Amino acid sequence: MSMRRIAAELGCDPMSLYRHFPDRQALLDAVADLALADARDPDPGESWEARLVAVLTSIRSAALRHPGIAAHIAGRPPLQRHGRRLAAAIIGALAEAGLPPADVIRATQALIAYLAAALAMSLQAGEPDARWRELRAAIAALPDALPDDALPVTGSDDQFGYGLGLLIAGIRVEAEHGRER
Amino acid sequence: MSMRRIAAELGCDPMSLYRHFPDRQALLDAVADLALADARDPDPGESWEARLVAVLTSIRSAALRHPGIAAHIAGRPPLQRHGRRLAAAIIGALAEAGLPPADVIRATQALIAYLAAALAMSLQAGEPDARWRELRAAIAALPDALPDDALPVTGSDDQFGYGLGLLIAGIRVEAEHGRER
DNA sequence: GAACTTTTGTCTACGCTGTAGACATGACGA
DNA sequence: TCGTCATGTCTACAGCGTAGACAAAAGTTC
Repeated sequence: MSMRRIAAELGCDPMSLYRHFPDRQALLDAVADLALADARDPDPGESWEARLVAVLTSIRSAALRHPGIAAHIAGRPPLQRHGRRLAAAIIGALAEAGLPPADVIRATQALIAYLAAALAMSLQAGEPDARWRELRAAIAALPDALPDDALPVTGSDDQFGYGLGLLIAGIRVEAEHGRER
Repeated sequence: MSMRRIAAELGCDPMSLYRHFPDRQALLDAVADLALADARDPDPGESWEARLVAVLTSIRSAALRHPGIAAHIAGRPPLQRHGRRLAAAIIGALAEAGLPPADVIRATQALIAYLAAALAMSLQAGEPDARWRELRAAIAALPDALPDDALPVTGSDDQFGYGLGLLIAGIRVEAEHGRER
């Protein structure tokens, strides 16, 4: 993803790119936002939980559909057009869940942080989870552990969904506590 | 954090470094693990929730005490000595919480992913949360929102603790569901 | 003590990166 | 027809990770 490579692919001079974007970062931001255009807003008729799952998995699969730019998406806040649109969907769902505004922003940032990290893990090169093998071995040594093969794979859909489920369950608990007070 | 800069700081030739480490990655891995030596294991007498909070905040503050290497810590799985030690503490707490082994690894990876992302956000340069200002503005526009000043700051301890609390609440719910079944 | 091996350090060089600055070229409005 | 301006090209610079050849030192063995 260097300026020279991009220019070669486009059949133009690297310096031409600087006529249209102030620097590399801005160009990648624009491309990243284009990739996020694929991610759809959730159906407003669904529950807030379902909407959160929908929008976050939609962002994730849109990003993974463009692996070259996904790492860049993961590292930047959602400031461009589609990023803002999707962030607004998250905020709306959290507000409907009943979180107070200060917690809405905290939860939003937590969700985006988790999404970004999960995305980055999905992109790590090599065998799916070679880097986590030692961790898996530690777990397999637990009492009544499953065989190593049955353990989930880092960066998989399953793994992402599980962590997302934890966060959403936590949000539900937090919202209920808020209502009781 | 380039090889040339490190060598200059050490007063030696850049190529000398390659006598002791196969490449830059390996050198940074070693330094990163050294930084994690500061992070203490949690008190085994505490509850599993308290131990999770303790070990994760301990890792976070150890990493932030060495900002130069923190970004590298965030991007790598805990494969070295201290990383493994701390991961084992997390795994132990999750096992005690009552999660089945397959969920222990899922939850471990979710916690580490969240920690890594929160760390990366804490390191983003510039004003504390200039990059999230637009998001904050969107939240301030919600009904009965707090004033913008009262909203939490990206990358702060408070923000990290909140997301961690969500995950732990989710883990508790998940463990209880498992017990009922 | 001498010869050999292994470790450690230095130097040079390569191809890659982002990007600043000077210059050419073409289209378009007056 | 003459600016004017958007666009593109060329050259150049300082930085990067690191491969490979070589020098020096240290340790080991006879």
